[in-house]
Amino acid sequence: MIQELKNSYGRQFENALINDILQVGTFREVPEGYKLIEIGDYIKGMPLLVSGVVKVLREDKEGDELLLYYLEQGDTCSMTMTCCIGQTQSEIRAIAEVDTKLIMIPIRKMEEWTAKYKSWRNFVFESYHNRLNELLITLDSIAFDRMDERLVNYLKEKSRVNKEYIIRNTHQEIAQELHSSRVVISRLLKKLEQIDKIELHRNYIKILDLS
Amino acid sequence: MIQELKNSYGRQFENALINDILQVGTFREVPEGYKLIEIGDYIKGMPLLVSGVVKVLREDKEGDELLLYYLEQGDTCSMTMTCCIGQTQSEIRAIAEVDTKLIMIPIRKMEEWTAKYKSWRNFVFESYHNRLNELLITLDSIAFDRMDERLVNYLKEKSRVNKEYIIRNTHQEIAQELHSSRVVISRLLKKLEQIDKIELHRNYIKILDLS
DNA sequence: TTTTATATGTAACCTTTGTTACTGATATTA
DNA sequence: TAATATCAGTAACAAAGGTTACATATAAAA
Repeated sequence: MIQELKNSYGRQFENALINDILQVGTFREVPEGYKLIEIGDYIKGMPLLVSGVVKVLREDKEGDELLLYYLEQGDTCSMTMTCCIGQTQSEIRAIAEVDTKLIMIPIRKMEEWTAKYKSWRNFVFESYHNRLNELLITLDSIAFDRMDERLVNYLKEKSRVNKEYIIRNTHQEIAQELHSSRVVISRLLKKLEQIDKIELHRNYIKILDLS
Repeated sequence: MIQELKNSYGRQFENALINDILQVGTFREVPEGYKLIEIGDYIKGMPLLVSGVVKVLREDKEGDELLLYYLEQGDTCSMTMTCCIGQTQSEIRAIAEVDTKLIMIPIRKMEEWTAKYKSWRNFVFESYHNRLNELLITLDSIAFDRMDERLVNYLKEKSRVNKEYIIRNTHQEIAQELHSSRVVISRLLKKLEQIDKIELHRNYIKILDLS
């Protein structure tokens, strides 16, 4: 765990804080698809992402989903932080997009370290900053863009976090994360294929050039 | 300023912090319509709302707006906080919805107080929490609701923050804040009038029963 | 190989939202 | 009062996105 922690957070955290984290943090390794947080959960700890990707989802009244953003190495879940403070329930669902390693910090330490460590304060504020901005970008996309643009952005972003040009999802799964319908997504994907931006296959999509 | 500060923040801030605020804070009174923050601005201070309402807006590429949420007494602008940290530019526009009183805190104090005062830490975290949640609610509305529902929510919320059952806006102005078009809003408002939920007049709308 | 389940393609149609164009109503100013 | 600007109502149409229904393709299982 020491090595993982130092790799991801060694530069920003002071040594005393690293030691504290090693004392109280618990290391977890979860497989792709593992549900880390469910809507309504009371949060027991704060996750520090060491490797992998976690997708954060929102749900509507009917139970349909919407992808908010991805958490990557060095990120933490700000939603979780805010929930810790007030002991409120989670507003989001968090699912490992790929096999993921993380360190869980007990809630009580958060407040303590915020007073004690400048580097922790900076980390917490930066996390909030990043998350608010990602949420704004998502909101922009939903409020201002048409579905074809949103789809292209989705494919780009998914390709980026997974570090490959193959999107291993069905049209149905993509439709769910964009809060649309399968037929609409199939229709738009077909158009993207016709202008040679992607190649469609069963169960996966090959990205050719989405610039 | 002492009285205003104690009224709005006396319960949550310890006395030493209240004194610090009085030392370095500057009191401002701005009229309805006053632009407090513009997109791209570098933030010089953090606002503590003492009375009044501030609306926070986002803009698309074409320059059209979208209302994100309102700030009220006891609120601060989390967007501002995050901008302070990284010395980045503002992502949003903030305009006084009514005559508003606020206390501006210099950026440099933020970091200092976060280490020094527990009540300040709680306030900052709570603010982030509230803002993230408001942003989520806005996002829900845009992603999941149809325009008629969004319009009803808009009227309700506007009536709530302004503490009256008269909405003093033209259809054009409402359309802009909802990122829609005047004709669409007029059409939906007319439907609301037909089912006796509102009464339409030139330049204002009377809310009858939006439950 | 045959069967079965799942994924994709596509047409036809509907609803919501946005656009254009014009009318009449109301307020403001000359 | 007359002229002008602004606001609201509405029809007709267009576009985007969602729905239903069904055909076909492909992979996995029997």
